[in-house]
Order: sequence, then C-alpha cells, then structure tokens
Amino acid sequence: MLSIEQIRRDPESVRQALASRGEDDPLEELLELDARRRQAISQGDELRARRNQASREIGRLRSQGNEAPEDVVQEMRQVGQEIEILEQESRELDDRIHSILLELPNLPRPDVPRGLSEEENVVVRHWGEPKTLEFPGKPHWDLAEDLGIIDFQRGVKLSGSRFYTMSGYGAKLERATIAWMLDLHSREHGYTELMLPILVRREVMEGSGNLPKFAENLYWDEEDDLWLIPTAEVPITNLYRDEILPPESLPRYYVAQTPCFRREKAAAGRDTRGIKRVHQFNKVEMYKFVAPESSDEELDRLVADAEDVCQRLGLAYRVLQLCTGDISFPSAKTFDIEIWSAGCEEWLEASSCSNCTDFQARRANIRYRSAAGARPEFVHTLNGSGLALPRVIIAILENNQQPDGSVVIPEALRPYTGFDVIPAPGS
RNA sequence: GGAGAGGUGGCCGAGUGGUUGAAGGCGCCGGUCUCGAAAACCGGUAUAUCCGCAAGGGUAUCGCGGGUUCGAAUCCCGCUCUCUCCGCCA
Repeated sequence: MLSIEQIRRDPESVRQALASRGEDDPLEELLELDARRRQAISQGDELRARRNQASREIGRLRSQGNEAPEDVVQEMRQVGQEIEILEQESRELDDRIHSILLELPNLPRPDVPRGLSEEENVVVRHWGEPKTLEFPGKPHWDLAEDLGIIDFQRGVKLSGSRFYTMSGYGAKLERATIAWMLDLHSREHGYTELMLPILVRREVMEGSGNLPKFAENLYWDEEDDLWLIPTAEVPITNLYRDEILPPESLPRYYVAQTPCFRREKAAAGRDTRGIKRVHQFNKVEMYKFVAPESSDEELDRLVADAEDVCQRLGLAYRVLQLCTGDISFPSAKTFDIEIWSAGCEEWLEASSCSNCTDFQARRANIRYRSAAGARPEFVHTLNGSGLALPRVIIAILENNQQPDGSVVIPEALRPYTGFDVIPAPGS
C-alpha cells in the first residue's frame, strides 16, 4: 500500500511513478477524499473534546452529591448525535480511501529501467554457456513420459488440466532437489528454514498484496474463507503482521518450501504442454525482512543466492532487470533469473527476486524500532524464488538428456537422490 | 462437534459506570551512588491520528463490531481468538 502522507506531500512524483508502470492514477479523487476525511475527523474530535469536558464536570458534581444541570445534559445529547454523524462520515471516507489504496501498485525505484512491456526488460548478465545438444533432444514432456517419471494423463484424471503426477526417479529427483536447495540456503546463505500453512486467511492475502486485486488467480475455500497460497511469500510476509520488532532484530532471512497454487486464468491456453505452467507446483522461497536503508543491497544478495543454486546445478542462466511496466504489483524493483533449457530451447523463468520496500509492510502493519525508544518504522520486505521446482526439473532433464534417452543427475544433487542417472527407457 | 473458562500496556497483574491511557510489579532507558559493577534510590518508558514550523495541544484505542448513557475497560447484544475437558481423528 502506498502512504497517503506521501501522496498528500508529493502527488506529482507519485503520479509519474504510477504512469511509468502504465497505471492510471486516481490521485485527484484520493486527495479530495483525504481532505474531507481530515476535516470530518477534526470536527468530530472537537465535539468529543467538548463532551468529555462536560462529562467530567458532571462526574465531579455527582461525586459531590449534586445533580447534573439538565440543559447541559440536553446539549451533550445533541452533541452526541452530531458526533455520530461525523464519525460515520469519516469512516465511510476512510473506507473509500483504503479501497482505492489497496488497488494501487508499489512505486518503482528510481533506477528501474522505464518501459511498459517485457520488451523493455534489460539483460544485466549471463552465466554459463546455453547448452546445445549434439543429437535431436526431446522436450521434457516427451522425455519424462518416455522415462516413465511424469504421467500427464493420470494427473488430468485426478485433477484436470495443468495437473500431473511424478513417480519413481522423477518423484525422488524433485524431493532431492527441494532438500538440497533448503540445505544450501539454510546452511550456507544464512536463512532460517520454515514450515508453513498453505491455507491462509483473507487478511493475510491482503497483507501480501494478492487480494483484493488478484482474487481470480487464487483458489479459495468458501466455507472457512481460507485461501490456498500462490507462493510462500504470502504466509511469510504475514509472520510479523501487526508487530513492532525490537532493535537489532533485522535483518531476518527465511527459506521455505511449499506447494503453490495458481489458477492461471490470465494465461489460459499458454504453455499448455509439460510442466512449465501448472496449477500446483513446489517452490523454495527465500524471504527477507530488512531495515529500509539496506533493502537495495539486500536485493542484490538475494539474487546472488538464487544464482548460486543455478551455478551449482550447472544451469546456464541470464539475469533480467524488469522494467517499470513489468514488475509485479507489490514490487519496487525486480530481477528475474531465466535458465536455459535445451529441449524446448527457451529461457525459463526460474526465479523472480523483488524488493517490495514498505509496500507489504504497510499493508500488513509490520514495523520495527531502529533503536530503543525510537519511533516505529515500516520494515522493507524482499522475496525471491530459490528456485521454482518444475522449471528446474525441466532444465535438468532437458539439458542432461543423453542420446539413449537417459538423464544424468547433476553432481550436487547425487548425495540427495541416491542415484547418478535416470536410466534409459526399457533398460 | 459438545461443555466450560478467559482475552487489560513489552510481560505479569489490579480494576464492575465518572478527572483511568489505565494502580502495582517486572523488564527496558536515563540519572544518583561507585575505581567499576551489583544493590538501593530518583526520574522516564504505548500506538495511531488531527492541528501546529516547533513547543505543545486535541482525539481514539483495555480482542473486534454494535447498543445503552451526559459519560463505558467496566452494563447489554453479536462475532472472533485462546485455554481446559469430552467426542472424533492423521
């Protein structure tokens, strides 16, 4: 959520920042509502001050055994009604302001490349040589099906399109990759591992920015009003909701593996083959709560931690800085990591690392004190995949496939898989 | 799912209609004392919002929402969460 104070103080730069994202701004309406709201509050406060004073006087008289003067009581009864009207007015204005603010995205950092579509994203670096196969390689949907490790038909039988099942070597490869990534981040990069609920309350979805605007991409249980998370970012963001963290408690780094659920309504018809875009997938998510002044630097280190995963798996990748029009709703600055996959011959987005500045912290009311006695400030939050499983599995399978259809397991994963190779079909 | 108990400030805990934003204690911060520390003593210690350059002042907040009243932490109604016991259950 954007700060109404900032909008009041400097509407022009907020307007420009929103325009750089391709967003129409409602600032004029917002400012007018805000002015009216503040006026209603002032008037109400003034009346309440009068009433409090009179009530105190009545109390004093009563304690001395005297009756309250009837004209004062009458007048205060009148004042009470006026207060009620003003209260209702300011509550309504507040609701309207709040609901407008909930729909506005974060403001891009000044150093984010300007542009309205993904065409304007900037490749900031490459690592590794994109793999080319010496033989006709298969895309993973053929490869995995031939190996008998992914069953698309039976996934559809259970749950419909964009669902799949994994078995045998495939299931073990996924589990091993998750365990290895969690160990890497927790043992070597300083993250604390978490196990989290994947069903969350409505307000938790609001805190992370997924509601109210993106409801159609979420699965929802109506009876209990619980929502299936599209990423671990959602529960982690809300861990410290409505808390004031003491000094010295930042930064905090967390890592968690959860299933992620996405309806993919907006992408209907896209990427329908294979496991690149599915309704349920596993993801290892990194997350940071940091002091505002350090968030840009922390983002760079977050990206580096995600890159480390790719490097250790020997996956060639490129890092993109997303332009103003392509960063996600809560983000002020985002880097994507795309890994090369030799079968379908494309760059696959395996990680998206964002600095959400105080946007989620304001929504979820997460604050901290920089020093004992200091005024509470909103923290900055960052999130990044480290990494998203299906796409890592795609790249591992496609890049490491052999002419006979077998797949060699990356060295780093072998202690976790317990096998070095997924044997060729029929062997 | 059934029955009961309960949600007060960073924590514990008092408080059943009137100068109570809230006693007392703990914790924390500052000071006195000390070579230094401990102890003791003194003082300070919530958040949000509005007005104000500031100093300062007003208002709101005792789980949440509503009601009664000149006035609600205190009374009434609804909701919610926690705990205990029973039932069910991986």
